[in-house]
Formats: sequence, structure tokens, C-alpha cells
Amino acid sequence: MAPRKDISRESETGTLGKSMALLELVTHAERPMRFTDILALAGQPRGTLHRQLGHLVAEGLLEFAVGGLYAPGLRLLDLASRSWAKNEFRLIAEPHLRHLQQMSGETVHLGVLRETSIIYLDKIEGQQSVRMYSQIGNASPVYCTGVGKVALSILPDDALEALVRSLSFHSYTPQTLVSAEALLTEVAAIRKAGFAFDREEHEPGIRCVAAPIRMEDGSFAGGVSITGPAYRLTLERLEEWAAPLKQTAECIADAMRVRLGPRR
Amino acid sequence: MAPRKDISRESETGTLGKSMALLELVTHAERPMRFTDILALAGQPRGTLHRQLGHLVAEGLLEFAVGGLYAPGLRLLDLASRSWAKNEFRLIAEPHLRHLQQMSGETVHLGVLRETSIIYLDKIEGQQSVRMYSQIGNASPVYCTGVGKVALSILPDDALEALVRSLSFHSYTPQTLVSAEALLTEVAAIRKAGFAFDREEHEPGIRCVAAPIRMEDGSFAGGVSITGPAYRLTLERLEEWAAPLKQTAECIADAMRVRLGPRR
DNA sequence: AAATTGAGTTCCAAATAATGGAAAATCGGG
DNA sequence: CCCGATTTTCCATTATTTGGAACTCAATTT
Repeated sequence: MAPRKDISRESETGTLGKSMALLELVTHAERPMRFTDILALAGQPRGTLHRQLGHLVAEGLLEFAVGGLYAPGLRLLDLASRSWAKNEFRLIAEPHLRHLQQMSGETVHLGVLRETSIIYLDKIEGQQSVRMYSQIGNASPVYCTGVGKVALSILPDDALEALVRSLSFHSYTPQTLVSAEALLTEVAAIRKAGFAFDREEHEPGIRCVAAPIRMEDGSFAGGVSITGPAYRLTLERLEEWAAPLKQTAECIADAMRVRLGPRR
Repeated sequence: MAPRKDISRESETGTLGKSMALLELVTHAERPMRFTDILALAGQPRGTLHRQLGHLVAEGLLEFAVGGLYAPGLRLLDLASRSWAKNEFRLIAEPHLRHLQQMSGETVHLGVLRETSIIYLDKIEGQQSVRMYSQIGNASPVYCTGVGKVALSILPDDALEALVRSLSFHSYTPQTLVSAEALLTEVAAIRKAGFAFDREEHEPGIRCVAAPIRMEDGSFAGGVSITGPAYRLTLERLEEWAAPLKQTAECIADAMRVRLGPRR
């Protein structure tokens, strides 16, 4: 009923690709940008750039504030909010995340691998509500987060190799793994253990333990983690959660298979 | 230094516009869609549609799941998360929202008017964390939310008239205002009072009180609100918060002027 | 087993939209 | 009120998109 070819990394995305590159540029900037700032970075002729920005503004993807400043548009929020709310993987995982949160009392994350980053799909906190969006949706490095490392650990060797070679490492903390070799060694260890630690590798004072969620067809790679402050969470304590975490991850994978398999 | 013409509703957005319409179509759907489903709704020839979808997938704006199903892509989350995190208006308002939350103990919302909807930019809850994204970023109707109605109340007459005439009303609850006339009457009353109630007009059992945040140049319209369950919040109780709410809204507006005025 | 149906994918000449260099309009400050 | 910096408009050229039809593949029917 449904033929499937290799759609992936093929060819160009034409005009859309150019627009998205521009959108990304503005969205990644620290602050709203002036036309000239963008011109310098975008490497396109004035006329072209001006029209492209005009289109992005007209579509609500960018905002054109007083003073001639371009900033990310709010339509992005609406689009994202909708896609998040209906994301099947997240919906399936949610009750399991809640369960983990209650068991541990700490913050639980759900993330998936996209390109060379981890995107957090959900986050369940214990106490005070506080900032959420600041994590959900965030693209974080694979090589220094628990979820990232477990995601790597379930990739086939060739994909893992290719991905790791393409990374550029940044030393967020003294513990961050900053070489392909160190990372590959760590991944080998994680494959054996079936779970990973984040030993304050991304943020000082923050530790976590993570387990992979794997589909045998390799159609996707993600993970769950339990995160908290180092003063409260020793590695021993985290390790106690490894077993239930692995089990929960397996439950989520099972639930996915049920959902995706039969009823398509 | 910065010329400013009326950029608005002018002309087309060419190829980008078509792509966005398609993205919106898939994002608004209840569930992932098959090619044929989209074909029926998009009103475009097969070949064209196929290439456009391919581009959207290649850009990560859509996902192409097994079984040939198209679903919203995760890149949207990343883009939105970034734009939210840096949104100046939200950053400025946040401490004030927190203050309101503490004063009332109830949930506080911040929203702005975009086109004919309210987009929630932030939400601060009292107790249990629970779902956040399910509100932030959501586009909600103007005519039956506190923030929506106060936003309308600060529009110039002609803009108000035009916007209200273009609305299509849906009766969410028995209390929902479902005619342009009723809404305009309500707005007139809100203009006098300087604040608005939501008397279970959007969700049964949910009330709120809202105040407008206004820039005299009309460059934007938004508001703050305090929301909670009807059994706990009588209109009298809500009215007690009207004064501090109005004051806070004014503080936010002042802070905006400081930020936008001098330092551009 | 062969034929048919329904769904998705590919192709390419014609139509449309994007490009980009340069000129014109506009703002802010001295 | 004029100057220099910045943004916006213009339009002939060029590149991309368009869309009808043909093709592929898998599942269902004859």
C-alpha cells in the first residue's frame, strides 16, 4: 500500500531551504538584528535579502520591530505548540515519565536524536513549576548529556562513527568529553551497561542517569533520564535508578511498537 | 536611521507562502496524514505537492514516518524554544508575572494579539507543575478569553471593528459571546472599567480577570490575566485583583518603554 | 497465478518566481 | 536643513517551481 524509498539527504530544498537558513540565522542570534547585521552574515545581495526577510515577516516567522529590528516571530510558538501537543512518542511516554518522576522525586527528561543534537520532547519536574520551555524543544549536544550518550549507544556502528566524526566538541565543564576517541570509549561502556551517567559533563553541579529507548528497526534513537543536583545525587544513588529506568525505557519502546505496528 | 513603511498585508510570499500553508495544514491536523489525505485538502497537483512535502521533510519541518505518514517535525520545537527564550516582551514581563502569581496564588498568563488570535507567551502556575507547553504558544480565540478581550479593548475603533467583523464565533460554553454586537458591547464596558472578566466563556468552570498592556503608539496589544477554578474564584474575589493587575500591567508597559525607547 | 486497483514517485517543457546590481528614498544627528 | 549611513525599490536576467502524464510498486480481486 505504501512504497518507501530513501527520501533522506537527497538534493536541495530550493527556495525553502534559503528561507529556513535565514530564519535559523535570526533565531540563533542573541538579540534582534538589523538589516545590515543580517546582510553581513547571510552572504546574499541586498535586494535578495530584503525580499526574503519581507516574506518571512509576512508569514509571521519573523517579527519586524520598531527601529528596523528583526526578531523571531510568534507564529513559531503556535506551530510548535501544536506539534508538541500531538506528538505521538511524547504522548505514549508521558505516563511512564510521570511514574519515574514519582519514584525518584527528581526531574525526568525525554529526548530524541535529530541530526547531531538531542531535542528534549518532555520534562517533568518535581517541585516548583519554573521554566519549562527553556528545556523542552531545546537542541542540546549529544556528547555531554545522558540522553545524548544513550542515543548514540544504540546507533549502528557506521552511523555512530559518522556522527561522532562530524561533531565539534565544546568543553562545557572540566568533565566534558571533548574528543571523538573518549566519546567512543564511553559509548562502548554504555553499550555494555545499558545505561549512561552524565557526570556533570554539561552543567557543573548537575548529574543524571539515562537509558536508551530503541526500536530494533533503527527508525529512531532516544532516551529517558533522571536529573538532579550533584550534592544530592551521588553516582551510587543514580545507579540504583538504572534498573527501573531501563525497565521503563523498555516499556515505552513496547508501547511504541504496539502503536506503530498494527494500526499504523 | 531606519525608514519604516507599511510592510503589512502586502502582496504575496511566493514559494514560502505555499510551503507554510502546507505546513500549517499538516500541523493543524488531528493526526499524521497520508499523502492522499493532504492531496485532497491542499488543492495542488500530485507532482507539485510531492516535491513540496519532500522539501519540508528535508528541512525537518515535517517528519515522514514509517507507513508514509506525514507529521509535524521537531525542528519547529527547537526554533520555537529559541525564540521564546529570547523574547524581550516575555523577559521584561516575567518578574511582574511572578509577583502576581504570588499575590494571588493562582495561575497567571501573558498573551499578545496576533492577527485574530491571542498567543500565550508565558504562564506561571501555583501548585503542581503539570502541562505548560499546552498553553504557551497556543493560539486562542480573542472573543472568549480575558487576555483576548482586553487586547481588543485597546485597539483603535477602526481596527477593532475590522477585526471583530472578520471573526467567526464558536460557542465553547453557554457563556461564550457569539456575536459581533455582544462582543463590541462587552469591549465598550471593558474600556470603561480598564479590565475584563472571563466568566467561564472559554472553558466551563474556569474564570479569569485580565488587564491590558498598552503602548500608546498602538504598536502592539496584549494583556495579563489571573485564572482559576470558578468554585474558588467568585467574580467579587477576582475584582479585588483588578486594581493590582492593572497596576502591574502598567509597570510592564513602562518597562517596555524603557527598553524599546532609548536603547532602541 | 494474472490482472486490477490504489497509492506513491518521477519526468520535463512551460510558466512563474527569485536574483542581484544599482538607483532612489528615508532617517538621525550635527 | 543638509549629510552620511541605512534601508527600500526597481527590473531585465536567470533559476526554480509547476503540473499533467507516465511509471512503479504492493495489496487485493478475478
